[in-house]
Amino acid sequence: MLAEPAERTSISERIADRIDQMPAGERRAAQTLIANYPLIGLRTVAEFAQQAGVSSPTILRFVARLGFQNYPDFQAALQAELAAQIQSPLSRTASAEAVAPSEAGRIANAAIENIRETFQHISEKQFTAVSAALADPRGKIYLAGGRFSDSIARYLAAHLALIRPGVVHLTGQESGWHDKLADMGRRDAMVIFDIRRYQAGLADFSEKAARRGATIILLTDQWVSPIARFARHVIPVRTASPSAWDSSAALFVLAEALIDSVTRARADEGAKRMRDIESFR
Amino acid sequence: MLAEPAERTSISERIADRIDQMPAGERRAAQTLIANYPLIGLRTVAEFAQQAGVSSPTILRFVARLGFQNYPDFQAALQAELAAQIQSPLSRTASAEAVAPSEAGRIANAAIENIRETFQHISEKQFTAVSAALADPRGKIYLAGGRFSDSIARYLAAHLALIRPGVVHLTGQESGWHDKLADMGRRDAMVIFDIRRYQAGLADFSEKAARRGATIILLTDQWVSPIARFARHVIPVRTASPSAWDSSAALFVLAEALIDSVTRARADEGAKRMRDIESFR
DNA sequence: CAAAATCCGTACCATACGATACAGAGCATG
DNA sequence: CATGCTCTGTATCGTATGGTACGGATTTTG
Repeated sequence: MLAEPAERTSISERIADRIDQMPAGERRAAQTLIANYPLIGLRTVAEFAQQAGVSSPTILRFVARLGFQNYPDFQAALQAELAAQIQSPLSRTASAEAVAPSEAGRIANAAIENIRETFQHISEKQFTAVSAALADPRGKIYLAGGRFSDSIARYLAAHLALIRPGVVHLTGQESGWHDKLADMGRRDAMVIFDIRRYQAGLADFSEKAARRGATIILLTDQWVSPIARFARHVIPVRTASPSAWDSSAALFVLAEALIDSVTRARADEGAKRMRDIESFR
Repeated sequence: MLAEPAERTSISERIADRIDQMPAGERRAAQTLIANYPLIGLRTVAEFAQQAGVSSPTILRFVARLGFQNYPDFQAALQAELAAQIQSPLSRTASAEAVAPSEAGRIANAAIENIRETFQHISEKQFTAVSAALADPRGKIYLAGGRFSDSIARYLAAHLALIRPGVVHLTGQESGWHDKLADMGRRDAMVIFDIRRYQAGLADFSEKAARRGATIILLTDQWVSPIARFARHVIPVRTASPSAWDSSAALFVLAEALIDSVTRARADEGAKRMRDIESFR
């Protein structure tokens, strides 16, 4: 993690605030900094001074007036701003073609398109309803997935288990799952990851869970698994990819979005629980 | 002829060109610079060295190998690149805001940015080298990951197992992993997913696997797991997210890109193998 | 217009920083 | 297993850099 800037306002704002009350020499320093923002501030005091046409001490008095203890502190603050700016969407290339068209880049661009497309069409109500269901600590949460998507179910389960009690990931052989059916009831939720080719066993199990009264939450692809028939909530994601395999990237990000949402919903209880769990390690 | 001009190519390209021929320590420096490009290079040698986990002279040798006379020259070149990047019209125009700013959309946008950023900095050579190692059917492939990233390891393993023989996912308790060490040899590859907080057990196991002669492939975050010390290949990904949790979306897409690449490399044998497997179901 | 206050640059100092010599560790090679 | 080579860290040095005291220049004010 980067260090936090000392103050909440950006340096350029701070300059704008005080530039009127500055003496002439320091004002020249301020103007040249703004004109070459922020890189001139990362160079040495002498270079900055020469560029501004003033002497080194004037530069140092200038940064002192801005509230910095010394010149390195000032530079560190500038770098922190730069880091934030570079990482923000503002600075990166604007076109949709985000990544160079290398071999790997094609896959990345497809994933980006899938994520974009998926989240543009996600129903906010649907999403918050699912999040609320997952955040409700009264019932249990069961998770299961297909041959590949089960990994994402596991990823979601690993996080949920830290946030709340009663998280069960049904892994391995389907034969063992049926034992859990007896425990399921109206208060419980069952999260199914199912993208094509849909596995018959998953559908069977989902139907039985639905009959037990569990709330079925289905995360599936744009073709929509037949399990939707039994599901209370269905969220489809896009999986198109220029590859022999479909891409589950959007599904993965959806899982992360749910994790974030549930974490916020259970901010207080969840934080305490995570502290407890950490203390046991 | 004087020394090479070295002006035209960007520094990141120059690194990608020569990273293969670098010794371990300098490669580590190169990786951390790419992962935190370019700001870590603007800090002092000592800070750069500490971040990379090497000593100051190694950093200086690294920049010397890139063709710079001294460290300030190197920093000046980085700043010149940054200046060009910041002032270019690209950076001012807001990138197509991918998704509406809903609650879930914030997570999606962060994931997109991470993927974009990650794949822009991935070295093509490094990527193809990893892909080749994973496609080589003579050795075995072992995969392992941390508490959360292990799900992605599993995802990769599930696909690789369809494409080629000899894929082993080390899951569950670490205690059981050590039994596999006896089987590891020079021909084998070990894929480690390790994002912070780095688990000590993973590092221990990786070191032992490296001593057995296995090729360590490390997929880690931008802070670079200490396992990089033992790794033959290191690919860092971005994990920044406006959430209580880091995002592994870029790591996931990287896994998918590798799956695609290995699939292409083994197009004929892999297709036959998949037909066989399907016929058994 | 004189006196005072403020501002600014020259000269100098302390130190943090980059650079280098050297020896030990690690690794490949025969 | 021995030998040579490459790589890497420790210790040290010279210097460039940030910092400061002080006197002259400039502006302000009565």
